[in-house]
Amino acid sequence: MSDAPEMLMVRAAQLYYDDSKTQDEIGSLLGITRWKVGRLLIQARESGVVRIEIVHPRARRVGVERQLCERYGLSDAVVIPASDDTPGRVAGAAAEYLAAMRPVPRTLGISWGRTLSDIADHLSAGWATGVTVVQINGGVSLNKRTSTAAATAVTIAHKADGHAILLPSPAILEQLETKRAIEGDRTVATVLELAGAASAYLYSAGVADESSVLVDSGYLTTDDVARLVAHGAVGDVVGRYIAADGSTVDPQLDERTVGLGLDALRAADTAIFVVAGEAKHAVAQAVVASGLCTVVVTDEATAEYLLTTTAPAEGRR
Amino acid sequence: MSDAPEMLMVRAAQLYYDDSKTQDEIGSLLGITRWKVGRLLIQARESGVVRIEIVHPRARRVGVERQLCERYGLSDAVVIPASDDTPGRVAGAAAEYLAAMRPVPRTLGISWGRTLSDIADHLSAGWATGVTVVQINGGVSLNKRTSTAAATAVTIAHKADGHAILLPSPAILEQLETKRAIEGDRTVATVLELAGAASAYLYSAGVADESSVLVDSGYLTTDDVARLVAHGAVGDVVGRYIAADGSTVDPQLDERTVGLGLDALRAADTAIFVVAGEAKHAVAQAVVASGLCTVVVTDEATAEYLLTTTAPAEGRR
DNA sequence: GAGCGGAGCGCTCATATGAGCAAAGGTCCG
DNA sequence: CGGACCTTTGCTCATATGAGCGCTCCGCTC
Repeated sequence: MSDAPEMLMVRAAQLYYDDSKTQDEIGSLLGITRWKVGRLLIQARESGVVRIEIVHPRARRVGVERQLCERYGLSDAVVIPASDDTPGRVAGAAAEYLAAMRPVPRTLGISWGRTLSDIADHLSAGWATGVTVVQINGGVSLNKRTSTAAATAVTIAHKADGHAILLPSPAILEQLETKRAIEGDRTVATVLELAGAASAYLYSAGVADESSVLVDSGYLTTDDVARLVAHGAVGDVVGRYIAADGSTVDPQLDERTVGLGLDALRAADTAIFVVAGEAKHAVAQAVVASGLCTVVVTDEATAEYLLTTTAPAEGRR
Repeated sequence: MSDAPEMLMVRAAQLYYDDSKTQDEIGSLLGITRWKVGRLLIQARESGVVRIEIVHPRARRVGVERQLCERYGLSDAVVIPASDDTPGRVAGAAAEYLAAMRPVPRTLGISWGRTLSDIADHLSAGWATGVTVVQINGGVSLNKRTSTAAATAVTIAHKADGHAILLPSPAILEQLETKRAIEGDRTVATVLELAGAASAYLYSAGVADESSVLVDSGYLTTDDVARLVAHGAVGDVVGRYIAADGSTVDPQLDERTVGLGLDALRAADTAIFVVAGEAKHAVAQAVVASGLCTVVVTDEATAEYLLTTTAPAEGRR
């Protein structure tokens, strides 16, 4: 079997990483110089023949995390390396972050969606005690997704020996008058008041496309979303569509939307934003750049996007 | 989130391997000395948090290969690193070894079994031209396995634009007279003569337990095998049971066995022995230590066993 | 409370490796 | 066939890292 250059590289890598020989020793064994051995090893690493990975359930990119905080004025950032199950890892990290928070948030305002459901699943029973979980965006209907929304709040609350307060309202009303009437109802008003006074918030964002849970739930049509995108929408936060600079895209739609306002999120002491996946890069950037969160829990690719994008960022300062 | 010692190790590993920072730089960032960083990295590698693997379809452990040759007087050794499909990799390596042999063996004697079937599958069409493939151990019957045996020889031959010569005989006869009569038959005698004159041999070994293809094929019962084990059998080579020192365990059984004799293997210029898996460690050792092969193609764990076992080895000298 | 043993630490000095440069070799084009 | 350009190589010197040692700290036992 002839010694192809590629096999030379493989052998050098085996002697170095498996047998712990020095580059000098390898050079003698293979009949080449130690400088060529060094180059072969670099080539092996760069080509993927040698794979070095850090495998740990809770690995975080500390340097990237600090850069994110500095760039966007965040109080904390958690970045999860890419893996076979990045969304699961990000949800797990968010669950752990929540469990480790001190002081424990007495009232936790949460949104609903797939990411929040994942976080609820990853939370350990007894992550805290006596936490009241409040829904901060509407969405109660007979749709399967919204029963998941209720389950998310209930699960998080139960695992903290607390209770859940659901927002018994549609996410978006067709008539402004109807929305005002619902907000005026004492039951709904009380929940909104609690939502506004939460100690901390935990939420994700939706993509401005047909996969949106607002479309799925029947509140918007795909035409509605296309129109919003045409007006510059990059995604929604607690049911409210925002542009790349964090501003509200359609004030009329926003006014008919029930739930916590974006200004309340901006004013919060602790707003934990959980986001992962390439589809959400644009909305992730819009959220962190416009001061809608104080903490971001994300994946490595999103973090990289946030650090390299040229869009100017005000963030929290 | 508190900095557990374990997370410190993970962070150090990320900065070193992912971000390519020096141990000095990492020490400054984490508030520890560069010596402690070094220890954390060693700990990370040893504990498996950092995983360095050489992934390449044809990676071979060159050092281990040389040690095997020196220890057992082999002319060549091919060692395949552990992977998710070690048996497949070993079979692939054996196929490549065969294809690369120079001069091309005009007559190739082969045994039959799962390993040989795998090798036949891995061989590329056109690996050689004009090769006659001869079966060196009996086993033609209506049993499904023996039709696989024929297919193995035919496949290898067809892929070399050659033809197969099957050994039209049971592997083991119940009566010595019957065995002699079959060997006297011109058809069988001619095949045995060709088998004895082959340029090279390719074979594997069977484990001395109920998984043996000889039991599967009905030649032996599990009681027979248990008795052979009691007499010191570690496995079979071309249907012949051997002890740890390579000697024949039951001369009477051996005499009733049709096919190439072990002495012919010992005398061969090229005898390629393909073996993988922990179950075959004992028989692998018996084969290489008693000069039954000139080349071994095996997996890393078996190679390690062969190098570390304390059993004395004569091998080929 | 004291003493002993083991583990972990920081350090010095030696070794291993990398960066950058100059030279050599190879390929392509006129 | 020769020149120009690009790639690869070996080397020097600087930097990074490891080995081994002495010291300190911690935990356990008497």
